[in-house]
Amino acid sequence: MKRPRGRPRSFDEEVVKDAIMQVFWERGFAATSLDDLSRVTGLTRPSLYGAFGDKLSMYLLAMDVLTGTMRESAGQALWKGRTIKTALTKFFAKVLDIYLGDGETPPKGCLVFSTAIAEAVRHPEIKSALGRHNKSVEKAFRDRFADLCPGVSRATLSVMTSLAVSALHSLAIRARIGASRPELMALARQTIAAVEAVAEAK
Amino acid sequence: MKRPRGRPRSFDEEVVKDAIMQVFWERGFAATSLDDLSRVTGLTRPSLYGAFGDKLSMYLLAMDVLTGTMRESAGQALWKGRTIKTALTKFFAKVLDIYLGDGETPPKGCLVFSTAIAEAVRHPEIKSALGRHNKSVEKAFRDRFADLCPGVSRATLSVMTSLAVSALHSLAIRARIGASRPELMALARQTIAAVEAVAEAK
DNA sequence: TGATTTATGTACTATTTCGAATAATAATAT
DNA sequence: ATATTATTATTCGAAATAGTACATAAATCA
Repeated sequence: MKRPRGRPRSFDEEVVKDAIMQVFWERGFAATSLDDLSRVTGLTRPSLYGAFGDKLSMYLLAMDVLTGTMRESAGQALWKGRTIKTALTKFFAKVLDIYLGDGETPPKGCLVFSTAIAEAVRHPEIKSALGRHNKSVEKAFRDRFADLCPGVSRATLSVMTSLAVSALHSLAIRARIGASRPELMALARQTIAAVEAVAEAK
Repeated sequence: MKRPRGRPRSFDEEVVKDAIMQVFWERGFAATSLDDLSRVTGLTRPSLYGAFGDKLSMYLLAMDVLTGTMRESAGQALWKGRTIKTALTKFFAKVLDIYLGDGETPPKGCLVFSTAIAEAVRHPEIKSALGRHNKSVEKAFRDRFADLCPGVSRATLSVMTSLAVSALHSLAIRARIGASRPELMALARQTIAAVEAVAEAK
């Protein structure tokens, strides 16, 4: 039996998830009402509640959707190329595509680092999701750098990772403030150069 | 004549401003209600409105208060010492004091970079205040680095500034996520080393 | 003292917001 | 067909929220 028991859903779960994420991404958690979510998804509030739980659950879901997208896009790009320079260049290019959006609507930065962060004090669940995501980003950089620079010391690896993560955080903030793509690309290039310098110096 | 015309205020404006800032800092703009502000300040909503305007005005005021504090504390520290290392060490120490708070309450990061950022899309005034503050931080670093490294090229100065600003952004995010003081100090040290390396390399 | 000015406190209004209750709908299972 | 299960749509109500109106209080100015 393919279909589950009762009345089938009238919507595509993935499409709705994505719509939910877009609203939260633009307005943040606190400024988004259930009516906003209802409007954008075309679902009534009871339907939303039935399918995804309360507002906090939907927000955590949105965080998951975004981190998944980041992993698939930027995370993959990090493993392209054969040098720090090419790998990070491709990585940051993907990140900027996401942080800056389509160019029509104003840039929104990162759902996680630019909006969830504001809720970290009030909502422990959001705070720990943030912590998990940040750890996973750190690990992604560290693994890739270890792969690219086999001989390098633990300490140097740590510095390289710190610089890369800091740049990512900063891009999220600057993109949402309204920094231009060239500005952000310049920051990415400078970071890449600094990471290379650290890797070579030691 | 010392006193202004009508009935004198029953509160200390600076104390109230500070209380307003504390609430916004913890909860962010959208999640803070006028009743929250009323509760914490001890003033009624009409009094708040009369003295500081509407919620958005109060938030912009809170941003001003915090940026003022940052300038006086961390901004001053940046001009202590005679080397990049000492100046930045003192600077980041002050920043961490502010971002981590008293140690009793959970760390709140930065009012500007950790909470205002979420409102940047919906509220152009907050967005532009953010932009102004960020520019001023950039200028502070650039001026100090130019002072410490007179011979250095424009491009190198730009890289040094980018690294320092990125670290500041990252500290704001990480502090609010719950990173420990030693972790954050490690990031600061690594950033300082990277800035020094850039300054010396060229 | 009386007029003016500003601050304060109570009360009110309109709107938003969240959640729950209810009934109708559309599928499967027997 | 009938029962069962899950989704959907309408509606209601209670609470929160932002802002305002108005009367009162406390100061200065003339």
